[in-house]
Amino acid sequence: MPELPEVETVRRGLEPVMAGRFIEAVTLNRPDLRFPLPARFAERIAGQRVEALGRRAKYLLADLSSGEVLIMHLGMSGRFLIRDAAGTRAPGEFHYEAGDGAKHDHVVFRMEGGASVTYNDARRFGFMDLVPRAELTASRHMRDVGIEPLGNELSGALLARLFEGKAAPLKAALLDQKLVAGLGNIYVCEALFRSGLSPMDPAGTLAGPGGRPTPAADTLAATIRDVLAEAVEAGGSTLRDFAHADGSLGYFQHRFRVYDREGEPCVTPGCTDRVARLVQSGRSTFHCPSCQKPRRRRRGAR
DNA sequence: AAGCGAACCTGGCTGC
DNA sequence: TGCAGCCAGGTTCGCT
Repeated sequence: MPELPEVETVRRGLEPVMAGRFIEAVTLNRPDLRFPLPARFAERIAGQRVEALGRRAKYLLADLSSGEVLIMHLGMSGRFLIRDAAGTRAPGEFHYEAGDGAKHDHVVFRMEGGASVTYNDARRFGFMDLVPRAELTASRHMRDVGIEPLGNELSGALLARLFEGKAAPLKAALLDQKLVAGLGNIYVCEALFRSGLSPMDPAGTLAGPGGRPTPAADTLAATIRDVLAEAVEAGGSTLRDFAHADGSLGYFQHRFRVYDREGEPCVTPGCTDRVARLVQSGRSTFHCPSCQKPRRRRRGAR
């Protein structure tokens, strides 16, 4: 499911149910997700109040009154089900239809007042951890996380600096969470398409003479922001008219321009090419070969 | 050291 | 209908 916009959508869905409320009980249906849950996981959470529910990159961060932070990562298939005190969903709230997926309900938080929040994750690539608030930024999960792409620091200049000297293709560099944190396969494809940049261009080509950003670097920084901001907005929309959602909440319905459109016509006005798929680092890359032509390397530059 | 492929685990879809 | 094969939004590990 989750790249940054989906995680932010989930955060907004959970916030009204969790933030400011006490967690009365925690039920674990198995001892591990991707990793073993930390020692005494349920006991350390039960009875604590959620002071705030935040997000960093693709991580959800619940600040607990105990002084610990509950770190949650959704992996590929993690999702949450919210039930009100009567056991049914509250109107407009975040849920999926309970049913055959229930065997993957791994963690249940029973909230003050009787509502519950269930973490379901079929592939179990997600995980949860508890760390003291003061140690969060130095924790193994947060330590190497790169810049927040919706924050103020993302710019062409910063991208050029982060990517300078890198031979890895733009696609791989943008997926590297240590550089820019929060992009995944979908939004990297979308941002590169909107920028007109080939996913195969060496990342280092965003840096011009003296390491200054090329125009392409500025364009890419801007499109990353645009793509993510639009997706967050679309997720929010889906959340608001949730009555029609089909259970894949967090997978907001979204029209991608290239992602998963192999063989379909390029959406660029006047372009007669079709979307192509290639594999980079074992992942599918969707792009328009005409609109995203590889750029020539600067001969002898630097 | 950087960069790439495989691995982790399960389900859904396609094609024979 | 069954089954094999391939694919999936993420991260981490190990080999070159």
